[in-house]
Amino acid sequence: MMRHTSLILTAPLAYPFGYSDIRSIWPVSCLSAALAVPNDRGHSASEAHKVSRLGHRRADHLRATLSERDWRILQRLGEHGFLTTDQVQRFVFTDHASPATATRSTRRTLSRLERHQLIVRLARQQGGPYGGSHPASWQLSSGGARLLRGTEKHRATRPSVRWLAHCLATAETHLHVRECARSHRLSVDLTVEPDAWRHYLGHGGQRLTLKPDLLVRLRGEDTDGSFDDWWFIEVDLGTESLPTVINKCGQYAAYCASGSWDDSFGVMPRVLWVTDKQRRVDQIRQSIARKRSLADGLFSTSTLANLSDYLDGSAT
DNA sequence: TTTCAGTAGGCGAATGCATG
DNA sequence: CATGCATTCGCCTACTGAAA
Repeated sequence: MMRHTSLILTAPLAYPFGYSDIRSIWPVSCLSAALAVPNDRGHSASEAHKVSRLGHRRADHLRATLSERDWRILQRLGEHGFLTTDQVQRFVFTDHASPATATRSTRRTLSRLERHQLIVRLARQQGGPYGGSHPASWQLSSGGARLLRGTEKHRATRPSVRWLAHCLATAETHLHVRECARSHRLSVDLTVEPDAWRHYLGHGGQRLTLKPDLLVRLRGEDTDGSFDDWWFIEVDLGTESLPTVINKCGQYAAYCASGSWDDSFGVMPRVLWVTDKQRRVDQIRQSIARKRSLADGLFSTSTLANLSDYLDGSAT
């Protein structure tokens, strides 16, 4: 019997999304400050993006000398737009003797890629309400993007607070899915937007686009046999109003009604909203329940902490 | 074959910062 | 001043590839 599940994520505006301790709550004001203050090297965030052009000769040399791990870092940054040092470590530096060693190795490698002008470090906040410094955030430089994608169409820009928070939250969710899959020994295929987007036709035949943040396929075995689950995951930081959330649910319902999912998935992926606050989970659940036009059983809502319960099928 | 430069793994200590 | 935490720095050792 095939279990049928899917997932969309929403989180309150906190940063980085899903951190396990109290420091997970990084209010927008702190993030704004981080983007405004000079970075570690005494440059402003905008100045940090002013890197000299990566010439063809040096690009060829880097292309030939970068390690497979270096490429994976660039690919992850290209995928998500922005990643914290911690997220890069959890994506790529997973085979070290200790987490501390992995952390040092991550920082050293990121610094080297920065020296090569392939990535850019965003300014970060030092100190704060709970002491300590906030993690550094990274993005591809224009040269790094050119090396990765072979295109000139990229300029490292200073992100808005909301966009940065959204990118980091999506990456955090991605990491949670992978870590959950690993701990439950599930096979996972994960697609990040815009590759996760899906086209479909509306009632009037107009061409519409469904824009989930993540598209996840999980395969494995449970007590009922093998399963092959598809999930749409949407990361929302609680900045959207509930009517906006419901409107988005309506788009998923329309996509479901269009039948466009049949060719891609064979089943309609379920949609899971995830937030890091139970209060927000309750609000979204109640709003969906009040909206009769939304298909029963299509939507689920969870905190990031409970994500594994959905992925392994113990929650619905 | 030897030397050298670059990189990485690993360890310990110091720094920067706001809070209590 | 102690605390908490991400980050930086210095040092050592080992490996690899290029150059002498």
